[in-house]
Amino acid sequence: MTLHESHPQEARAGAAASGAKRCRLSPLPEQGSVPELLRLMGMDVVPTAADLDAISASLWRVRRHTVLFHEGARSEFLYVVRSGSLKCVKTLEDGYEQVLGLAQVGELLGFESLHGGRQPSAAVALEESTVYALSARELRDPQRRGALLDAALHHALAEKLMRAAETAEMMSAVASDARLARFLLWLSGRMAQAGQSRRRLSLHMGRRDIASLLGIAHETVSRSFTTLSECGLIRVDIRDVEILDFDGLRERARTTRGHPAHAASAPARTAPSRGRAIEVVAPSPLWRSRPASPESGALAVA
Amino acid sequence: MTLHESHPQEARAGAAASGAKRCRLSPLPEQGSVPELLRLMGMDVVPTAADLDAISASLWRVRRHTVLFHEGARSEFLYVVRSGSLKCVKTLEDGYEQVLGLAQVGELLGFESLHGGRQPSAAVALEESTVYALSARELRDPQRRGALLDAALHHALAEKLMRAAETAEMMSAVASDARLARFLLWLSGRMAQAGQSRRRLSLHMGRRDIASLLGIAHETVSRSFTTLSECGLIRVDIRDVEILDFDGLRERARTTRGHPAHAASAPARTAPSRGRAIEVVAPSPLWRSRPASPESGALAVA
DNA sequence: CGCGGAGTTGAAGCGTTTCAAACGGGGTGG
DNA sequence: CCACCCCGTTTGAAACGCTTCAACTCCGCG
Repeated sequence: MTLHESHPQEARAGAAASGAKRCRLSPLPEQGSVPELLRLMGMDVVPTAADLDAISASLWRVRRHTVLFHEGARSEFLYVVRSGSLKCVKTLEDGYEQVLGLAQVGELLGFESLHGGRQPSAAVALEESTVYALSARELRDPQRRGALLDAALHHALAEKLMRAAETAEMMSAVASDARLARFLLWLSGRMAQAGQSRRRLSLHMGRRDIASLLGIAHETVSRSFTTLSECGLIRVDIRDVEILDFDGLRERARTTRGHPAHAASAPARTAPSRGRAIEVVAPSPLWRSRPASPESGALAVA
Repeated sequence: MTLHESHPQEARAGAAASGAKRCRLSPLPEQGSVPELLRLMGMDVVPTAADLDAISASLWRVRRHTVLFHEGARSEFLYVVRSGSLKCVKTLEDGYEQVLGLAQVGELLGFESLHGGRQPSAAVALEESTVYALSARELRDPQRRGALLDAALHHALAEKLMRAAETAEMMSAVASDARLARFLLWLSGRMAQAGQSRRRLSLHMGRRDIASLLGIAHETVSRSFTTLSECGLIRVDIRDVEILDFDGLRERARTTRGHPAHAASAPARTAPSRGRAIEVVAPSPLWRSRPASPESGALAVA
């Protein structure tokens, strides 16, 4: 408990897990399983019996609008979203809630606190969700987590880092219309990746949260919604959006803070900076820990 | 060059490394070493002989304005910044260069491509830098990387994820002055963490890059610099900045997109959303992979 | 039934963007 | 060695777009 900002009740969340009221409701359509967990994390292979034995996970249920962990907390778990979606929010000193990103099916949550650090943001469920919880203690030990879970963890971490780049790209647009368009297209892509419809989106979040995520005022979000709607690009019903014209929406999303007008006009010169061209590094090892390293040819393997 | 989707010559960067012109210049003040690598990654412990033997790394030199890897590339290396600093840039379709973040001493670079994916952004050196390069092939194998490197990797990854949250926080300010102030304070903190002066900063990047990182026009960056300078908060000499008044700068950085005026006026109510209060999850395991899991009391260990 | 929150829309103010121009430095080439 | 040019930086001025404040509707909930 305690801690910096103090969220006493949450610090005990791990211990509370022992309370274990089983299957509080909703008899799950499919029971949780380690193979499913691994598939969520991006591993296509079927685990061996040894893998199954090595990995221990529990399935938690996170109700709408409840927090999985608080900002500043030290959770003893790493979470993998199994269903639903969560938002990562950081509460700034003046009480403003900055939404840093969304965690959808298959995404990692809470890794930051595993090495002894604290959660940089809280995780709040946007809808009824379920997550797998992996014990940090076991995860920290390379022995206990098998090679398969290890690979899955790396895969999921790499994906998480890519997400950060994607959200940053959303903010690089100037116009608010473009930001919203990018957000919708991004969400659409994520839905498609999860095997759901890429046309019909359920936002599961209010205008305020979208505004925070996109870095604009919530009134502006509302206006941008109607603008895109009036252009016939989307159909909006509060928190349900249908994309009518993908190409048109992509067109709207194109605007950046670069050369304002002529978007695709000057593809001639490869790099914006021309004179002192950026060159690829010719890696020249100044030092190497092992005198004779494996043959370089092997490195070309994909 | 070319490509959007493929970077043929860069894909061979690993092979080029075998060219190995040793110590092209600058006899390094201190030779590279595995202990140093581990320290950079946040491990304080002294490695055992076994650890030293298990880990293989090479030290590369990255010249100013040269790229370590391209966007979309599949590097076979994971990099750890040893000295200097790099920027991560994503080139959008219209040629606009979006700066996603900075990688300073001790930070990880290129992890995204390890699991078989592609780099979401390119890495370009802002100054003369050196990086440790770890072979992805060896890194992927939990056996070959020892427990120590494993822990170091996790630690560094967790830090990297925290950085993403920090940069997002920089963008949450409305006013451009506030964004620049946050950027400078953030940079100052990073410098202090690296053991350097937190007062005197070398930006090593042009206004254009700063503007891209902060999401504003580069002219506005220039104006904000002079504004902060005229207020006596900083002293600016193109790319060298001296912070004169930390508290004043922090004051300037406080402005957010929240309740505009009364920043610290209403600390009464804990959470902004009140009515249907956000509650902590009472984790109720719906399923658990191992029938009888270790006692919950053990989970309380820190 | 009334309250409060969420969403929408309007109007005004202002900050940022954008277009321009000028300055200065650093590099290249004559 | 000097001139020139290119580029980064700074500053100005105008226009646009967003933020902000405000009013209003709709809806769920006590």
